[in-house]
Formats: sequence, structure tokens, C-alpha cells
Amino acid sequence: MAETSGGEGLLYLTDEQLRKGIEAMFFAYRGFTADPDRILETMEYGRAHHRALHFIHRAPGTTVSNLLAILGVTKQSLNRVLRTLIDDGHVRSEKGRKDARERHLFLTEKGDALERQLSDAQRARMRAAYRAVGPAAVQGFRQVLEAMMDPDMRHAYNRLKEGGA
Amino acid sequence: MAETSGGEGLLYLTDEQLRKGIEAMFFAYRGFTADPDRILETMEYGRAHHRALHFIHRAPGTTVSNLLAILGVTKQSLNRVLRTLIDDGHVRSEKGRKDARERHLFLTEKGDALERQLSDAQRARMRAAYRAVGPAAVQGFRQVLEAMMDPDMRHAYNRLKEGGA
DNA sequence: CTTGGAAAGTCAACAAGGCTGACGTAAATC
DNA sequence: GATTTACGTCAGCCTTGTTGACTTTCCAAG
Repeated sequence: MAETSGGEGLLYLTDEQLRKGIEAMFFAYRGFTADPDRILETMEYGRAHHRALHFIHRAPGTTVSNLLAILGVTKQSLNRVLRTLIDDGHVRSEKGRKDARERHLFLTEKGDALERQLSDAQRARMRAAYRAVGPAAVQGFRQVLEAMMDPDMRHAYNRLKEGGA
Repeated sequence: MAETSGGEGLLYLTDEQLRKGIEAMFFAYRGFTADPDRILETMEYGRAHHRALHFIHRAPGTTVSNLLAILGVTKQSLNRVLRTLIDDGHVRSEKGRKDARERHLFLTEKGDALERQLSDAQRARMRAAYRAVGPAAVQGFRQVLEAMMDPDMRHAYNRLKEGGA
């Protein structure tokens, strides 16, 4: 790979290349969500439910405020989703023992099964893509994504990474 | 690039690594849309308008059906957005000369200026990310994204790439 | 020339999932 | 005791997606 020197290795920073990157993100994100979306629409759930399930799975016992911050939505919006998940027995909400104002969220067995079903579908595509391009490309992929995040989200992301590792 | 051998180079394919990739996509996509979104909300436009402007800019003279296929929405949904863009003088719709049923879409000067404003914001973030990680990582990024797309979308993407190169 | 069907546009109704604003309650904290 | 925090909820709005039905325009095949 020809590398950065004077002004020659910078061809990857042209507007044209950046536009291609933008389009790649757009089309790839569609693929990224397509498989779980297909499963979700067979029930009465949407992408918002999937996101909640994902992060509760990832950080069991997380509080509502914490989830709010990670998802970047209002509590009214989250509550609508969380309400149905709790009513359907996918999520359990538990009063905090240290601070009883807080609610700690957990997946039930049923919720865990659903989360796994959704994640399996999403991971299958990721795995195929990863396998097709190899570890070096994957590392680059992760580096670019991390660099694209808002600083706040990068911190949230890294906190999850550590916790989940 | 250290490659797949027995079972050691495959650590990047673990569920844990795949989950991190999924989260990276989620947070990065938020960053990806954040800057144009901020501009759009000052007018009466949304992300759907941005997407239409982007692809009309990219493929001037494209037809409505073609745009429909690329964006993956219904004509009713696209039409609502296109209607406002045309009424506001950002997009010009021209009857096809070969086939007069088709409408060919073009940006007006005003529309081009808006598209550039939105793209500039989005590209600035991409450029910063690209610059921060270097060309090799960017190549990996593009490879993974392309591998994640649905085949149909990959073809649409590659057609755009060639056309726009 | 007629007719079938494709391309486009439009109307109506609906749903998901964002948002704001206001208000209530319980618990912690000052 | 007063204030602040965390959460829940009601009401209403917007964007952007959906389906279904219908019309107009027009190409092309019979």
C-alpha cells in the first residue's frame, strides 16, 4: 500500500473518496439492520426494542438514566419501548437497593432468548463480512468507526468495551 | 497481514468482537448523521431530504424509479420529500425525452448549494476520521462495509462508484 | 388503432418512534 | 423541611416509513 508522503498518499482524502465512504456507510447500515428488522417485524417490535435489549444484555443492571444516555433518546421515547418489553416479560425492572429511586434493568430468560435470536442474525452477517476481508481490514474498520463517533459516544463505547471484555 | 491459520488468527471472529463491531456501527452512524442533521433541523427538512439531494447530486438526471430503488423506500414516501424539494426550488424534474413517462431529476443551483453545505459538514467529519487513522485503515473500513451490504445494494453502490469516479 | 401495462403522481389512512411540555411521586440530599 | 434527582406518564406534535386505491400519461404490442 502506497503511503503518506508529500502530497501523493493523500488521494484517500479527496471529496470523491469521502463521498464513496459516505455511500458505503449508508448502504452498509441498511444491511446491518436488515436481518434483525425482519425478525422484529414478525412481532410487534421495532428497531428501538432491539437497541434496548442489546444494551441491557450488554450491561445488566444498568439504570434507566444510563440507558437514556447511551441510546440518546428522551425518557418518554425510551419508556414507551421499555414499557412493552416489561409487560411482555422480556425485561425486569428492579428498584435500586442503594438508591431506591433508580431502576435497574435486566433481561428475563425470555428476553435473553429474544436478544440472542436478534444478535445471532446480526452477528452472522458481521461474521461473514469479517471473514471475507480478514483481521487487518477489520481493525481498520473499527478504527475508522471509532474516529467518527462524537467524543461522548466514544467514551460510552469504550466503557462498554471494557466492561464487556 | 497475519492471516487465518489453525485457530489462533480467528479471535477477531468471536461473539465478543462481533458485538463490539455492532456497537461501533451504532455509535458511529450517530456521528455520521449528526452534523447534517443539525443543519437540516434549522430548515423544515429531515434526513430523507438529505438522502434525496445526495443521490440526485451523485447521479444527475436519474429517474424517480431509480432513486426509489437506491433509497429503498416507497414512491409515496419519496414523493412527499421530492415534492417539497421541487416546490422549494432545490430540485428540477424534467420529462424524459426518450420516454416521457419518466422524470429525470436534477439539482438546481440552490439545491446544489444546499447539498454542498450538507455534504461539507458530513465530509469534514469523515475526513478528520480518515486522516486520524490513515489510508490502510480506511481501505479496511471500506472493505468491511462493502462486505456487509446486501448484494443488491452492493451492485447499486458499485454502479455509483464507477459512474462517479 | 386499440389496448395492456409500466411509470409516475396523488389521496387517504395508519404506525413507529422521535420530540416537547407538564405533572406526579418517591427517595435522596442539602 | 425544602430542594433535587430518577422515574413514570399523559397529551400532543412531527418526520418518515407503510398499504391500498385510483388517475394520468405514455410506450409498445397486437
